[in-house]
Amino acid sequence: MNISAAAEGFSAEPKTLVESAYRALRRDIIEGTLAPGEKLRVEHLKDNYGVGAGTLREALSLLIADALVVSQGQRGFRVSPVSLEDFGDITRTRVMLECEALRQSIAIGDDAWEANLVGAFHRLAKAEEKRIGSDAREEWEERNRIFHEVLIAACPSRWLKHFLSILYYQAERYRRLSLYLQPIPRDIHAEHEALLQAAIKRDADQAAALLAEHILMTFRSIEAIPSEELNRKPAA
Amino acid sequence: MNISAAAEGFSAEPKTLVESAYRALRRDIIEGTLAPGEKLRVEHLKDNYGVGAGTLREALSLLIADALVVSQGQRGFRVSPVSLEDFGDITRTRVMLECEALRQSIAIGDDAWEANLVGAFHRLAKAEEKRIGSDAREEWEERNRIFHEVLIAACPSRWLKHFLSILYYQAERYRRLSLYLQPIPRDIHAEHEALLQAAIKRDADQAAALLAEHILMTFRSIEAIPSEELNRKPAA
DNA sequence: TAATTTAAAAATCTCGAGAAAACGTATTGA
DNA sequence: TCAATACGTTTTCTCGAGATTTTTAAATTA
Repeated sequence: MNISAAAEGFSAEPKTLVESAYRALRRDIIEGTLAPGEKLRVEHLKDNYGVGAGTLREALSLLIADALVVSQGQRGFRVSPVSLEDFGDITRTRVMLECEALRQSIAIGDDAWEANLVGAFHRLAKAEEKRIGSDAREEWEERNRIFHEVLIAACPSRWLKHFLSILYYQAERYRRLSLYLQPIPRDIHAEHEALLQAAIKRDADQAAALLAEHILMTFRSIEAIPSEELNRKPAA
Repeated sequence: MNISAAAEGFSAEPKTLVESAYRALRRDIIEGTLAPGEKLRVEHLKDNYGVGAGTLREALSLLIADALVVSQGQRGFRVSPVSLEDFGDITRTRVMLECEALRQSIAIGDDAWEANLVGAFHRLAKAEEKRIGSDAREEWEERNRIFHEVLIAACPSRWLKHFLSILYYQAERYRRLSLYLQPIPRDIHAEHEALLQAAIKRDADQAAALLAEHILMTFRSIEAIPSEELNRKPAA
């Protein structure tokens, strides 16, 4: 998640309660269980997540790094609010950074990278087959994230990848918040496949164009939803 | 610093001890008082900064967001290590993002923005005159940061500005770490002035080129320093 | 001597309780 | 009726002390 995380292998098993709470909270925010703008009362939440108040505060502090939580001095923590404007910003910034990272990745990536990419695409495709059930959905989300991650894995810029990781989770949250409104209508599988082919052909221009369209598409589909619907889960 | 900070007016007076400790620690890391890679023992530091252990841990957690501190589960906190490679990455990423932000700012900025820019440049120039003393140096650093901030202030992307804020502090740390090795030889004033003129003339291409050169110059001057010198302050 | 084991020391991580601030409600007055 | 004030409740913020884990150092053995 954060840059130290990527560096230190943070993504292994959680070793401390702080990290467990951090992950549980992050999942709940991205899934929408904790609604945008909702107040995060430490005294209540510490029981839900089975940790002490100090520990929970620390986990919440870490989530500020991911911009999933905001805090105002002496007024506690809140889930970051959402807005169409913000999602637009996230989308445009992501297009800009991710296309650049993809170009670098395509330019530098070796055979091992290609192999990883094909593997990630295959695992994603497998997850697309079994469409039913909440677990299957979680699995698809995870593999989709990894596919995007592997696409830019050969990009040498740790900072670019760090920022993109933050933006990806942000975008995932928006995607999920709007999901109960609209089932996935697009042929995402075809988009991913075209992306894979372009990457392997080392056609950076085409790959970047496909990626940009891929990312923008999600935004457009959500943008089309009437704003009243989006604000149904109130910002507390 | 973090995106909530920008949003919530975090930059006013510190309202909690956590925030005071956060700022003091951030300053000490950027200035180099706390050396790269140095272990940050909570039990020791809590006395230095006059806060409890839990409070200090929370402040350190916030610094992870800025990538000035890293943590390994069960093995405490450390000041983020430095490397020439990392500084190169920071520089290139910053060039990419800041040029884009500047273009947008120039395209959108109105008269008020221009006025702010002229004002920021003027304050910076004033600070350049009185070159002596540690306070004068601090003042110059602050005004230099604000000048760069105002340059891109009209850019509508909060995320771009958020990432740039992080990168700016990172770059400032590198600049200061190498400062005792080399006094500022370049005519930075002239660079800033040219930048200002290009911005006001709304010449986005020229402004972006000047900005890129401006940022890259600092990297080159540090890159030229033999690596033994840079590693003089060991990474613990 | 070098490697392994053991034990002491230090540091991290965690929790619960107390002070300060913010919030909500009821009361008062115009 | 509305605004302002005062009070009580809730919540945040903060600290110190105890349980695990890591680190350091010494002792033992091959």
